Amino acid sequence: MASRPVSPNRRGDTRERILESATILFGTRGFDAVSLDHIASEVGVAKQTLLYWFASRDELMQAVLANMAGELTVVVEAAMRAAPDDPLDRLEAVVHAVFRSAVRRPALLGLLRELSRLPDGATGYMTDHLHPLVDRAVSWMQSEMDRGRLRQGNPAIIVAMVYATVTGIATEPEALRVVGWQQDIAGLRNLRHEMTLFLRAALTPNS
Amino acid sequence: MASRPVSPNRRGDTRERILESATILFGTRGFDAVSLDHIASEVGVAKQTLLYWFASRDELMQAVLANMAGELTVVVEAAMRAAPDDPLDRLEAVVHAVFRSAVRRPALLGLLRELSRLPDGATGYMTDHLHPLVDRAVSWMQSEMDRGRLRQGNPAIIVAMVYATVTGIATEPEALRVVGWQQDIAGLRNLRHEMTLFLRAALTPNS
DNA sequence: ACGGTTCTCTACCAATTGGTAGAGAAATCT
DNA sequence: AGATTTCTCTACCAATTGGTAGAGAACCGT
Repeated sequence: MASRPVSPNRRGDTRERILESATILFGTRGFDAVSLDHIASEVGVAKQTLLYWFASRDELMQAVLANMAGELTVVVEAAMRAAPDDPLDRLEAVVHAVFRSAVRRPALLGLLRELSRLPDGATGYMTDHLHPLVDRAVSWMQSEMDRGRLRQGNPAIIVAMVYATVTGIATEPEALRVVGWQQDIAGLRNLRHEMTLFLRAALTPNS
Repeated sequence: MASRPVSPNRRGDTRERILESATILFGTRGFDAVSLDHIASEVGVAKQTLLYWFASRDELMQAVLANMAGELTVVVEAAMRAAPDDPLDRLEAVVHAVFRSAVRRPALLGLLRELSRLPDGATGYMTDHLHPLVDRAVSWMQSEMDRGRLRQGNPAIIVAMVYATVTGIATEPEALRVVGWQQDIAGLRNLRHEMTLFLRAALTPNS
């Protein structure tokens, strides 16, 4: 009746706006905590518009995950390409890139952590999607260990541990607040600095 | 009508059974994913029995969290008391204890991670509950750094990072499966071993 | 001008949610 | 034995969930 916002599809970006809001909400509050109505009201659109663009809630989740995997892959690969040859420097560069990206967009790593809550099917899809990236990381680490430029160990588990450290720190501000950390610019720089030293110490060759 | 299981309160442990199931379900699937009906059917009891023992869902969540904080405190303090004096050995002992406890009861650390998803009020309560433990860990680490028996750094952030590493590894089997890790007894021992070496390397004094 | 496609809407639906009301067994107290 | 308290139940409720049906704007090529 009369007042409607000029045009229903002003820029044709409805789908992307939905995807963006869904990424943020799913990533920060978890899949189960966010309803379609919730996302719809965030985007400023009716729930049925969501269901027009994504046939079901499940499909929306898949799209959000695929999107996240894509973004993350781009970030990591760009950092890898630009990084120096020394493995510790290179690792630092990648961690910095991921960390920066996580600060700017907390939902990214939050989504990754949501994977463990998903039914097995969806998990399989995602792990397939991220497998190439992970495999390359593991075999790179293996070869650097062989050359004596990283501490010896099980490269697969060490990759997982570096991931756990970075993701845990980036997605659990609560844990940091409990130890009295301040979330300001200085605090962030300090955090990044400590994380770098921590990982370097953990991975520097023994002798 | 006739068949009822003999007595409604056979051992008076209904409350504890509810608490136990709720801990497992909340901890492994997340607070938002688990309904009262769900828990009730797991316990084998009517939903209203839950609401008799715990006035509301919220109260049940609080009880589960308090319970978890208690268990965790016991585990950590027992390990601390029994541990040797050398800080790296001591840290290893605590990490082992927590890790063992997490393997036996995956919900424990899962609940801890759920904190970041809770409304601020509940978080405050829990962080208060865990604060003494954390404060002691931080000041212990500080004093060991001062004595030159641990790598120098910001003790608060380093405590958070150790926590993130252990918790991340313990609560995200997905991440490990992606890197090809096998979840069997040998795999677990291997994982614990690598984690020990990783943390030792990260915290050993520089020179 | 117009018929079709694209896009968003209002109006519903059955199922599930946390929670209330109150009945009725079993155990305990007197 | 009878009364009371403790404990669990069935039956319901309003609100919210993911999803369907279908109407109607705006744009498109002709």
